[in-house]
Amino acid sequence: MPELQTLPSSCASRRSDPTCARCDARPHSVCGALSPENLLKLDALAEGMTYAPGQTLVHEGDAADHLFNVTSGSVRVYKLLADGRRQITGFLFAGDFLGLAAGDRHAFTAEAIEPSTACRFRRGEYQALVRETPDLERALFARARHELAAAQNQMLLLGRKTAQERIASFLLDLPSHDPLRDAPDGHVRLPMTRTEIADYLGLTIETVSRVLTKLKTAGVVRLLALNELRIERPERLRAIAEGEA
Amino acid sequence: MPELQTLPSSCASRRSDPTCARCDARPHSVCGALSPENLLKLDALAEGMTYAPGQTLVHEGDAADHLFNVTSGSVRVYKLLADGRRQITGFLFAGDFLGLAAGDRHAFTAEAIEPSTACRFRRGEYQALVRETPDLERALFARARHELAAAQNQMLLLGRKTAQERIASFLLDLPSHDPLRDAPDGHVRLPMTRTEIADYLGLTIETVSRVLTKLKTAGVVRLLALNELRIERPERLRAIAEGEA
DNA sequence: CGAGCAGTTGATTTTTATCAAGTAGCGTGG
DNA sequence: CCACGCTACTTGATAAAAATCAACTGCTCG
Repeated sequence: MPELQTLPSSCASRRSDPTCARCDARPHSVCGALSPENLLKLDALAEGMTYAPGQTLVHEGDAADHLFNVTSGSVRVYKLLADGRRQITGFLFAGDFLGLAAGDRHAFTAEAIEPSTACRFRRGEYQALVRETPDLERALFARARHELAAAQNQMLLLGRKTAQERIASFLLDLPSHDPLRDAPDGHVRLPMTRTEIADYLGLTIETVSRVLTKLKTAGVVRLLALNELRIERPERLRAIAEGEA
Repeated sequence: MPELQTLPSSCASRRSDPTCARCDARPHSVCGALSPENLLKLDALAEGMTYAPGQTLVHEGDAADHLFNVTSGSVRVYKLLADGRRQITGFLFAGDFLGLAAGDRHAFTAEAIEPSTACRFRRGEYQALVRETPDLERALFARARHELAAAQNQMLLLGRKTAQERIASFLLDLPSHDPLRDAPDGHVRLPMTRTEIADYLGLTIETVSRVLTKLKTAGVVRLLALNELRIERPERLRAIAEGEA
């Protein structure tokens, strides 16, 4: 599709470039479900955005003027309590959609963890396109249902799992979300800090550190670097995650 | 609409009876968004079901052959760990839809708490109707987005709130879901047991009991009966729920 | 090279869970 | 109609898990 390459560097047009090839290959990518024709329409609405680490995509309480499709990097989505306690409700990677839960205002803050890119859409325009593109609406709905199921799993984790079980579940889940998982073996990239892992799992940074050390000592995982580890005994980790240990 | 009354006693046809008037009046009811014509189509697919307390609507792991619309009573939705630990992910009341998160198999169990009724739909038939009824699809999507936002709030609660804050949040949220809230003042009906509240909030039954006693002693709530209380100082309860105390 | 930040490790405290012993309300059957 | 027994709930004592407080390590980047 040579004509696509002349389009602005937005989401749909990147189908042929390596970064978005990954994105489109992911089962939950919204773009993946669209016909070339509808991709072009989507593309016409997209505005390519670049975010430095720590930069804000949306802020809790802001009017939900825009929706996003993350195309590279990683994003943290969180909610705060008045005194600063933070709950990270999810991490977004290439292909993930931001704004499914949105009403008139965003109920969460989203910030880039790494240098990241996203396609930004004006909400009104996007919704108009969605209305006349059943494929797109269906893809978004499917995505929402998937996220709902994931949210229920996270409730089980936060409400009933021990620290060890939470970490184990997290390490097993993460690769399935992060598209930068080229190595099909047990390699897990951790683009987020220990603090972010803690705020995602409802723990403190010290507990996360201690549990990782324990898993390392037990030979279940190997820490290759601060932000990269290898799962040495996946079956063991799976047993821990499900509370069978 | 006299002709509606001759239809089988399913969801849509109950629009004119008192129970479903309540259901339809609720902002999140799926039926509420439909035209009379589409309501009739929905009605044709619905099978009226009655459930005794403890009876199962769907079981975790079962093929998701059916979807449900609760029309009266209350339902608990939960997930289990291997050793029996339970996380209730939500309570359903009249008007609530069951099965939004469903893939091919249900990822949760749903059981009636009180005597309850629901409209049951065959999944395939329902999906076919959804596909040709954009209004219905949109209503379901809106419902899914709403549930997603609620799930994120619950993650904040489970991951970062204290026992007191969880109970306070729960007491404030509950009336907005339960349609049997005729009294507009601070009356809250608790159709679920303490154990179920505990399993919803990630606590134990003892902690739930202690916190309720403490709130009672502090004059924030008054226990009218085991399953009914009145919020005496809503502003205080709101402050506790948000961690400002 | 050194300052600063992220992470680790250790000691102690706190919160909530667990274990244990009542109490109250409710339905059943005498 | 009342007594019994069940279940749900409450309350108290103790234990455990994780949080907090504190010190230290090591890496990264000016």
